[in-house]
Amino acid sequence: MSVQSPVWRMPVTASDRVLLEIQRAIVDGEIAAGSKISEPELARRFDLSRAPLREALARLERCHLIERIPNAGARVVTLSPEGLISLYQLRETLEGMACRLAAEMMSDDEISQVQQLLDQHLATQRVREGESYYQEAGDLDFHYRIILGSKNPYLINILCDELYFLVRMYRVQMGMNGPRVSRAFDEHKAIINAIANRDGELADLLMRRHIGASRRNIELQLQQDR
Amino acid sequence: MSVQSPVWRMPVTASDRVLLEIQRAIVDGEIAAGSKISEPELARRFDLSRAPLREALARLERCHLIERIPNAGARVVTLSPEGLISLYQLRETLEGMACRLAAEMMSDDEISQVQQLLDQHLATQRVREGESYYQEAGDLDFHYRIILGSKNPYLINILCDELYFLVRMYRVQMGMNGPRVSRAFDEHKAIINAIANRDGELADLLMRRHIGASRRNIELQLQQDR
DNA sequence: ACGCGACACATTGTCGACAATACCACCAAA
DNA sequence: TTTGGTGGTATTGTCGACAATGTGTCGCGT
Repeated sequence: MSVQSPVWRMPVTASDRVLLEIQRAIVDGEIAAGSKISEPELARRFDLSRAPLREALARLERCHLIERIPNAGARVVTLSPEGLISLYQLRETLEGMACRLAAEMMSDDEISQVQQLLDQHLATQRVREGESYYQEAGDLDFHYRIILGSKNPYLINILCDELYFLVRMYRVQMGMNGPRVSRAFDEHKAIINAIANRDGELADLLMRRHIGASRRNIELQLQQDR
Repeated sequence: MSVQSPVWRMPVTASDRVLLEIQRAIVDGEIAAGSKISEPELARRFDLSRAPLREALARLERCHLIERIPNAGARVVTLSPEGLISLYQLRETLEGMACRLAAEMMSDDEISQVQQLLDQHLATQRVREGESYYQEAGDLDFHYRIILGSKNPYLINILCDELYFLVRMYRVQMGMNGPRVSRAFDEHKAIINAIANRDGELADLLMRRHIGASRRNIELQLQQDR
């Protein structure tokens, strides 16, 4: 059995390529949240016909970046505090589950690779203090490894394909460069340690706390903004 | 915010209608698991062009009923013990989460409606002893109510749109008419009671056990078959 | 006999045009 | 003024044909 990722794959077809471009544009806010999507306009902009474009739109809907209504068109999703809470609630549960599974499924080798990764991040973090891009990339990388470590294809699909871009969109458009950078590294370290000790229950708990803290951090920032 | 269901909606477009037909055909095994999907053939069979058919295929991929490889075509998924375990692992976690949320989100009215529903099922169950169709429909209905009760749109989307048909496919094609019928009703009752008592933690636990028992039941049946 | 490459076929991806539907502005009547 | 209907316009859904890609077969060389 293999539930491989149709959202992230080597872009071989025209629809693959345009999908990546539109995804980036939406995540970065270049195509505004809540704005209407015009198929003819996008087709002109990316210089292809509507057929592959619609294929791409179908996959954008799959990762919750747009919403379509039959015969009426598509809109970019609108970000909202409730949406963010729902999303992070789900992440807490799912990534917690991933930790529990990873603790029994990851090989010793895979685990030590993640540990190496963290040390590496810690080093570069000291150098590039406060630079949020690397933090985000590093953070996502860490979470990715754990998720893949669960070896559950459906879980992987949901987290890496369907929710990933939406999470990024919230982060980017709400300017997630918060002061949680250093604390997050410690939490990551604790999580991978629990996994190394094959303590799935603890890893689950720590991950849920980790994401919960991240959520509260964002909510705080959200309150400040208004 | 509204993450509404693009998989289950009033069939307004041709692609909607053919989607429902193919879904049913796959779930019922009429289109064999693992078999290749030929776009021209299906287009002839359902008497429409490939454009709406491909739209339907995209959504079938979304609910994990088919797998597509670029430039090479689509196949119906193959059922496997590992796949089933992964699927039920996920259900345990997700429906457990749904219970936890439902315990704090469902209105008293909604809860008592589910309780009524169960009493109703119990009555019809006594009459139609062992008839599996009603059991399945009733079981799904119960789970649905709980999931919707969570009020988390992403969670609802995953369970009701993306995993629902696959679960049904496993059930149908493995002939799930097991002797768990009566026990399941008791477990349902206990779950809704916990929710009525606003004890999310307990409801979570009970649901995970409920699904875990169901999974073990299926695994048993799977072993017997070979 | 076996492996490898070229060819032909079938299938998927893409295109442009047409049909069906929804949106919007305008007008008429209450 | 507001409400309801009506027409024009733009957008989406669908179609058939063509291009690009993969698959299987046949023949050739070793």
